[in-house]
Order: sequence, then structure tokens, then C-alpha cells
Amino acid sequence: MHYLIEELIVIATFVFLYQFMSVSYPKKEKLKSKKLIEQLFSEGQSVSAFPLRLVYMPTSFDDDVVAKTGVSVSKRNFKTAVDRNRIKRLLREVYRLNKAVYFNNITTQYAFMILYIGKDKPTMTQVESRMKLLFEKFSNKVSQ
RNA sequence: CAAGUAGAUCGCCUUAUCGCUCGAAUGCUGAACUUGUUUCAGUUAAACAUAUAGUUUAUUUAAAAGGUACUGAAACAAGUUCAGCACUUGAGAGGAAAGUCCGAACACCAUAGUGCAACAUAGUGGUUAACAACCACCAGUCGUGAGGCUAGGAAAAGUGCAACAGAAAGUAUGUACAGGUCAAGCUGUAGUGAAACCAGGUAAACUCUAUGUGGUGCAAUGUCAUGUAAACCAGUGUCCCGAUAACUAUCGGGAGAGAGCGGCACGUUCGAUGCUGGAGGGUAGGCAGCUAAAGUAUAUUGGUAACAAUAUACUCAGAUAAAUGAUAAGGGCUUUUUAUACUUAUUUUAGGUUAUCCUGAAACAAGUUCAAGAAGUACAGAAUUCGGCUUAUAGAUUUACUUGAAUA
RNA sequence: CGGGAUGUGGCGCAGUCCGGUUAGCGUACACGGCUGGGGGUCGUGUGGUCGCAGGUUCAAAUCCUGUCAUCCCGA
Repeated sequence: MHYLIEELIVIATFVFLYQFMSVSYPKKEKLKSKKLIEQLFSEGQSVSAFPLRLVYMPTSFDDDVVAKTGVSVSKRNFKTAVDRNRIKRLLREVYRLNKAVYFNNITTQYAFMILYIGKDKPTMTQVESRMKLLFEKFSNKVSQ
């Protein structure tokens, strides 16, 4: 009985989100251009909510999407590729599930890069709470 | 049963929801190309005329209209290809994907030259596309043993090296004791040291012998798109002969500073729009290469073995700031704690008994069963592709053998 | 994909090419002297099995092989 209710709540949340915007994260929305990334790091601004850091820059591109986003984890802090992959997957997953809430009303196009600057392996819930904080900070800063 | 040796295999699973990459099918939209139909415009030869447009005649037909054929445009239809979207469906990390230590495939680079240098290998035979890998045997060495390890050619071709100790370490001479002589390190033993007189050691010292190695690597290479500067500054540097009517242009021949062939020489190629230095400009995207192969599995045959041959079946990742995942629930497996029951051995104790026997109780140890809780569930992520090697790795399964102990 | 360097007391470095039996130097630390005390200086001392494993050799920080870690460079 208890599980049933919990599952129903989860499903309901997804349905609710679905009405606003897709929760997918296809190739189009990924930041892939080497040129754009270099420009982003040299000219972009940043906000951070430890252990995350968001570098952003308003720009424009041909594809019909709100933002292009990439994630990055330093090799200095995590030696093995398995750990880095795990963290990047978590970051992508959390971005995928939460982007609709924060970026649906933005009109200008942005390039984002989310960096993980911590040194310990995080859990899903930690990443989720910190990223929500990060996006709130970002939208405050932009609206000013 | 305990301890060990050598191999072989596996290395988490299930469900639900939401995603990622690649492929396939269907539908819709768009673009390009091809074909067909319809409509419109044009067409051949000669003469004349003209800035052009054109006019006349001829050709086909009995004659006219028109058609065939060719060119261009538009519309419609069908097909193919490509792109986007929707939906359905299939597949999607390893035993080491890691380190990049060897060997190849493949691609390009004076059509790949010669000698030297450099580097690698080193018992014998075999396997292989190839190898520093693997297999078999011999030898040495370690281990009680199963087995492990070995850069295992040459010191009578030459050059070197050997601290300390010691008389003396190769051109060296003498201590003690004993022997011995006309005399003498002449002889033996002791002593030093890793090594001490018909010497030996060291080649993972130089060296010699045999064999092998051209270089660079998928950021190779090809192609499309975009973009720019054969520009600028400084320095340095070309002459001769012949032909064409000709000091200047062109052609042919000769010399030629310098540069390339990542060490040197020869050789070879370029060579005055050269060469050297300085300060700088541009691109950083797509596609191909890219995954059907020295392929995987099974069986049989040959071989001591590495391995080879044959047959059958199968098709099994292709990303590029880099896919193969996230969350929730459940289950395996391992360790451990608590509790229950049972079995075995030992000790103590009570009773019975001729008894070393039987029965009950308690303590402790080992094992098994079942239940609940806790903890753990490794190392690690394809990047052109293969063959090896090396290193990391929780745990599980299994084969053969060795040593020790006990029982029958 | 390829090339190179380093690893030696707590810290920073010599010694390695060409093997030899005391593994040094500076700094730090401890003790003592000089000073009334501090600082400074002088003297004495502690601390290493030379990243790890194996091999060659009579002998290895040094030679060879493998391996681990750190750092740098090129296309």
C-alpha cells in the first residue's frame, strides 16, 4: 500500500512536468562546438554553489533550443575515468529533470557549462539540491 | 582434513518509470535528381535584306493542319537519394576496455639506395602474418615435493677493471713454520682476500660473432566547406655557353650558394619567385577512413605441445566536451552478530551396574539446519584494428598434482 | 598517438656519467658554550637501509630489466 502511493506520486510528478516541456536531453542541446566553448570560458560569467559552478554566456545559434549545455569534471580531482563518467552522468540527469522548471521562460539563447569542482563523489540528492540552488542564483542574477 | 603447486572458467540478477547513441521499417513535410504526361515557346537548307526582327523558295504530305525528334520553361504524377519531425522496433563496454612495453595489419613519405654509426635479440628444435610472445627438450639454480626462475653465444683476437686486506692482484716478489741447497722463493703449509703461478673472474665494461631493424603514425591519409599573407621587416645570394635577327624575352646545355632525405659520409631531389632570421595572419567544422575480421562458438582429425586443417552455425558497440545511464523496489553471493534445534568429541557431576558399560544434567569446542539484524558486493570505461606481455582485481566455480596428519 | 625528466634524512638539493666499504651539503630539530636574557654565532648530536621488486657482480644509490608515482613537451 505504501509503495503504491509513493509510486503514484512519482508518476504524477512526471506527468505534471510533461505538460510543460519534455524532460529529454538530446544531442542538439549539448554544447559541442570547440569554438563556442573556448569563447565561453574566455568571455562568460559564472555563478557557483559548491561543489558546482555554472559558466554562462548569452549567444545565438541556428538550432531551435533554449540553451546548449555541457558538463565537466576535472581529471585532477578524479583520477579514474569511471568516477568522472559517473559524476557527469549524474549532472546530466539532474539537469535533464530540472531544466524545464527554470529555463522555460527564458527568451534569449544561452551557452552553459556546468563544472564539478568538489573532490568527493556525490549522491543524486546532493547534486539535485545544489543544482536547484545554482539555477535560482543564476536566474536572480540575470533578472537584475 | 590441513597446507601448497600448476592451470581453466565466471566476475551480479530481476521488475517499474524516465532518458542517451547507432541502425531498420512506416507515415508526414521539405529539397535535389531521373522518368513520363500535358501546355507554351523555338528549330532544317538556299537566296535576299538587315543594327536586329525578317521575307521568299525548297524539304515531309495527294493537300492542309499536325506529329515524330531535339532545346528551354511551367504544372501534374511516379521513382530514387538526402534532411527534419512523429511513431514502432532491434542492438549497445572489458577480462583486463588500463599501462603503451614488444610485434603486425593499414596509410602516407626522395618508387623505400649503399656504407658507417645506433638499437634490439642470443642454448637446441618447433609454432606463428609477425615478435623480445608461446610450446617441447637440454643445461644451470632454488624448493622435502608438485613445481618456480634463468639477457643460457665468445675471456686462447685485443683494450680495460678489481676498494680494503695482503709480501705480491700480472711484469710480482716474500712474512712465519717445516723441508731443502754451495747459494737462491727452490718446495710445501699457514696467513690476506671474492680471486694468489701449466692461473682465474668480469662482456647487464669496451669489444668480437651471428641474425634483424628505412621513417612517421588514423591528429596517418583522402575529400567537401570556411578562411588567409607565395604578403611584411632585416640579412644574404647567379653566372657561363649555344640557338631563335636580339645584353633584356623564350628554348636547350653546364656550373651553382643554400635547402630536403630529423646522426655522419656517399648518393639523390629541389634550386634563385632561393636561403637564413624576426615579427605575425588564417582554419580547428562535416564526410570517408570506421569496423565481416590473421572473427566468434561447437565438433572432428593431425601433432607430446604451442598450433594447424576441415565441417557446421552465427553476425556481435562505433561515440567524438565523447553514447552504453539515472531513480525506486526486490533478489542472489560473502562476512559477522543474536537466538533456536540437532549431531559429534572432551571434561565435570548424579544414578544404575560385575565392568573400561548405560542413562540424565551442566560446561566448553567444532559442524549442520533455520530465522532476524548489520556490513560488504572488487579492479575498472571502447576511441583505427588485431597477436602477445605487464599491472589492478571483492568474490565464486572447477581440473590435475604435491607434502603432512588421521581413519579403514 | 608519440617524446622526455624526476624519485636520496622533516624540507630543498649533491653524489649516479666512469660500481669500492665514512652516503654528503644547506635548512630544520635536540643539547652545550659565548650573553644578565633574547637574537645571533660557535661546537656536538639525532635522523637514511637512496620510490618498489628482481637480476648481473666479490661488491650496486650508481649497471640491467620490470613496475609504481609525479611533472613537462609535441602532432
